[in-house]
Amino acid sequence: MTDPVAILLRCGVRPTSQRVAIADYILGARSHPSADEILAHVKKTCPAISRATVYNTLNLLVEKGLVTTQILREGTVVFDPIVDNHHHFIDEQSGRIYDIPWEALRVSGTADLKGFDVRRFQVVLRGRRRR
Amino acid sequence: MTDPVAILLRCGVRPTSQRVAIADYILGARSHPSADEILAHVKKTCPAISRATVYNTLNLLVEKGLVTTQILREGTVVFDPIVDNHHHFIDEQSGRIYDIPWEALRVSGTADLKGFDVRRFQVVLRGRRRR
DNA sequence: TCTCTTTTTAGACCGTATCTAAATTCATGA
DNA sequence: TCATGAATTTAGATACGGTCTAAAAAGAGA
Ligand SMILES: [Mn+2]
Ligand SMILES: [Mn+2]
Ligand SMILES: [Zn+2]
Ligand SMILES: [Zn+2]
Repeated sequence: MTDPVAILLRCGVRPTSQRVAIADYILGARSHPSADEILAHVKKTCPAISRATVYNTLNLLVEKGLVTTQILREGTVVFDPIVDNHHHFIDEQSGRIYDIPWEALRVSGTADLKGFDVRRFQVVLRGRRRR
Repeated sequence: MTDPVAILLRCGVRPTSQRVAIADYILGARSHPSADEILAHVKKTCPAISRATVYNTLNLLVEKGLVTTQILREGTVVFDPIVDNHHHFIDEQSGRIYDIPWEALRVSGTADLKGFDVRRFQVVLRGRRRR
């Protein structure tokens, strides 16, 4: 089920045209966009939309567990439709953020840290994307 | 050699009173402070110091390789006197950031990622600090 | 259709970070 | 010692991300 209207309804969120436009974009996005990037994109199909609605809706989608926020860029949060554990690679040249599947890396030792109750973790990698 | 004046001189940076106060604080800090937290602290001994000087000096220290910036908190960069590879644990309750030694964890698979030239990485862990 | 609730909106507001231009400090050498 | 110019500091302006407010608009239910 990938229809944004159905997804919103299933979460008990009224599928207004603004929310549908935002959900339609972010739920399929692979680019880890910021709120302002989402606003710019959604304005193409919904020109009167306001910044407040974009922030309100994104925060609502986070609350409903449909997207996550990630702290990977300086100065702004980015939104991620992948809610399950995964890692991130940041291209230092372009700033683009790529998803790395959870199974692609193995991390050991997190359970042995004395004094730290680790609930979740991710590896943040930086370098250069090879074409 | 842990004298901030000597450290600044060795890097070719004129050790003004403002810079010494900032370097003295951040080079020994274990708390991953933001620029404004550093400003607040340094104002105690250097009350006339300006925000611009704190930012200028911190950026200079980063340029000289004496401290690093880390993107771990929403809305602000934090500064870290540990310039070598290490990991970070974030207490979700308090927001405090703890250093995890590089040797405490083992990460495998980073060299096998097709299409990604990994130059460096760190594990970002979240959970609850056990006293 | 009427009414009440939910949603959207513009713009104010706040925090972080940078920039600008003037003032100050400092090194240097006459 | 003093004059000069370069480096540094400063207050305040500017820019941008994000939240809040209060009023307008839209929608659901009677
Ligand atoms: Mn803005
Ligand atoms: Mn900002
Ligand atoms: Zn992701
Ligand atoms: Zn650290």
